[in-house]
Amino acid sequence: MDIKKSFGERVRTLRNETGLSQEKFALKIGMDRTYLASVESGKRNISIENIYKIAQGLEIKIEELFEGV
Amino acid sequence: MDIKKSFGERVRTLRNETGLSQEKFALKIGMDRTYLASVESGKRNISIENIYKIAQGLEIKIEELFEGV
DNA sequence: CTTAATTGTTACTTATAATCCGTTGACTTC
DNA sequence: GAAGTCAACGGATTATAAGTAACAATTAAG
Repeated sequence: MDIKKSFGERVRTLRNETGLSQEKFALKIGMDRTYLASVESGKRNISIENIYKIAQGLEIKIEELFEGV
Repeated sequence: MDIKKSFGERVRTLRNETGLSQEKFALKIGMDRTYLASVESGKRNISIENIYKIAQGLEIKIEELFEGV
């Protein structure tokens, strides 16, 4: 399984649990909505700082963000 | 604490546990020695694919690589 | 001391991450 | 069927990560 795809799916799952749309969540963490969308669809080689941003937005540790990934 | 610094320190700790030098380890995972050095010293905003490479080299899950980070 | 191995740092090019503009289609609600 | 929400996608631009080379500094061993 591809790491980018796997990570994207994990982000999507966790974001959906928050009840926020891509746009709302992206806004919350100061990220572009189209960029977040492409991360979720596994197309982006995201950097550690943006991974961290997402974890913060989800209010979890990076460690947890990678659970099952 | 800065995420890049924190991550770099974690990598260094785990690599030292393997007993490999930066050069040997970098070679093992197909990465440049100086690049790995700068990652360990917290100067690089490393991407998920390179994070994955490092985890593979350490023979652990990314999840574990971020323990305590 | 000398030598060798390991690590640190700077500087640079090129590859691509990240941002920003928009459009489209699916679905829902009024 | 008009209006709104949401997600997938494209193109163009800017910012920056990836990768490499050269050399300095540090540590270890004889």
